Formats: sequence, structure tokens, C-alpha cells
Amino acid sequence: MVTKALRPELAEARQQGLYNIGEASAATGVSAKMIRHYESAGLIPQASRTFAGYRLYADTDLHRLRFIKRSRNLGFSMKQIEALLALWSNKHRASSEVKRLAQAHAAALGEKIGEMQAMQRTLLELSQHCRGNQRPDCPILDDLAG
Amino acid sequence: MVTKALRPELAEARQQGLYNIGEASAATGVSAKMIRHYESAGLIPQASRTFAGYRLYADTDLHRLRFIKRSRNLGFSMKQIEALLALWSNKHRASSEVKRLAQAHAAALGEKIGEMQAMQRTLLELSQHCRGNQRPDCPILDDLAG
DNA sequence: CATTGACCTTGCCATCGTGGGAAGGTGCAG
DNA sequence: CTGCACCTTCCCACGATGGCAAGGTCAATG
Repeated sequence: MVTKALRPELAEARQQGLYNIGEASAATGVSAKMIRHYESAGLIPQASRTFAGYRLYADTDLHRLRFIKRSRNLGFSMKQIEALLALWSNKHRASSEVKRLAQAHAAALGEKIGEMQAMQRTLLELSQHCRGNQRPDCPILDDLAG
Repeated sequence: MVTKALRPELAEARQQGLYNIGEASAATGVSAKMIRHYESAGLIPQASRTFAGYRLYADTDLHRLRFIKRSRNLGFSMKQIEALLALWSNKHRASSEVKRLAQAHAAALGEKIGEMQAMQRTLLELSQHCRGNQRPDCPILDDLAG
């Protein structure tokens, strides 16, 4: 008397509190496309499947997906998120490790921000000197031309 | 009596003030790879060739490459540079058009800068609350976990 | 004149995160 | 039973750049 099939039907799986990929996507804000991508990249474990091959997700999977989503919102790369996930599930982690990752990423952001600000500053300076009328003379082009 | 072959030899071309791709790269700071890429993307015209198939560049080509390089340094995309180049070579351009492009790009940069600053701010705030020691408890991970 | 090393050619692959679309199977409601 | 919404896999695209491989060319040296 088997009460739980190895590969259940979808309806059966739903009764057990599992979600298919569309529901998981709606519940986490991660597109189905990206959920599959994260699986193939190893950020989330291989999803279990219904008999017909549909992926199934439990609440722990949704939790993991939300973790990934929040990390992406902070600009972490998939590689960095892989490390964060490993730390998250490692009960013997040192918080210094997490802090190091976060600060390194913050520093990298600062670097890029600085570069982009320099570009922006230059662009605005050049724009200030350009009349922006119907005439062709333009300090912006002059500068780009060297 | 033909003084200028349709497809000269390299030495002959050099005498006429032309450069091969390596020289053009060294003179402009654009890698040979990217010079070819810009050609295939239409940012620069198809280079003339020696009899053996080597690309040849004149000073005007170097000028154009430097224009592209400076534009890239300001963060313009290849598509935007295409537009800038068209304006550059259009003697009837309105400088307002150039100014509009530059300001739009500056605004886009500002947008991205703002997003990245928000990320950075959050990361630094979270880091401040993390002791960063050997213990596993970590507000950063707690936040990512939701 | 032959060899050699530096350089050129084209073409394909990789990055990184995301989306689009095609072709075919599944689930459910009317 | 039919139709629609959803699922599956697989391939392609973006943007800008680099790497590598296989093969041809040039110039200097022996």
C-alpha cells in the first residue's frame, strides 16, 4: 500500500503542498525561465517531477528562490549568490565570511559608481557648453573628435 | 602607367601613409579584435585591403576609431555611437540633436548610478549590523532570507 | 634561398543574465 | 472531445569583449 507515489500526478502533488513552476514563479517573482536557469546552473537543486515531467517545488524551494531574488536585487552575481547560499545553509559558517562578501560587493559597486559618475560629469560639462540649437557647431562632437 | 595598384602590397601601402590593423590598434588604443568588430557592425567602413587581404587604414580611419574610443569611454553604446558618428559627419546637423543624445545618456547613467547607490547603501547598512566574527548569526543572511 | 617568428585572416566559443520563440506534451474545464 | 493555458526541451539573441585554432603573409636572419 503505497501512499506516496515516487512521481505523483500534478493534482496529487498540489495536495501535498507542492507547486508547479508557474506557481513558484508567481509566488517568488522569479520567472519560470530563470528558475530553470538557476536549476541548470546549480543554484537550486534539481526539482522533483510529476509523472509527466512537470517540476515540483516545496516551500523550502520557494524560500531559496526568494533568497536568490533578494540577492540579485542587491546586485550580487550568480557566482556570489552561490557562495551566499552555501553560507546560508552552513550552520558552522562564520559571519565574517558573509560580511566580507557583502563589503567586497559594496566596494565593487562603489568602483563602478565612481566610473559612471565621472562619465556623467563629463557629459554634463560638455552639454553645458553646447548651445543645442539648429547650428552644427558642437563642443561635444569636437571633444569626441579629439 | 598605373601609379597606384587597386590592391597594393603592404610595403607599398605603408609608403602611402596607410596602416595595417596592428598599427591602427596601437595608434588608437582600440584592439584589433574590436576594429574588426566595428567594421562588421558598420561603425567604420569596410577597410580597403592589400593584395594579400590585410586591412589598410588611413588617418581618417584612425580619427574615426579615436572618436569611437572616446565615446565608449563615456559609456555610449555602439548604437548610440552610430548615431553620434552620423551627426559628426553630417555638416547640416543641429547641435541640439547631439546635446539631446548626450543628456539622455547622462540621465540614463544617473538612473543606474542611483540604483547602484541604493544597493550599496543597503549592503553597507546590513554589514554594519553584522559582527563579522566566527559565529554563524548574521543579519545579512537574515535579511536575504526574508 | 629557406627558415623563423611576428603578424594577419576567418571562424567559432565564452562571458552574464535575461528574454523570445518553436515544437511538442499535459491538465483541466466546458 | 475540444480548446486553451500551461508545461517540457532546445536554440537563438542581446552587448562588448576576449580567447583560441588553423592557415596565410611578411620581414629579418642565417
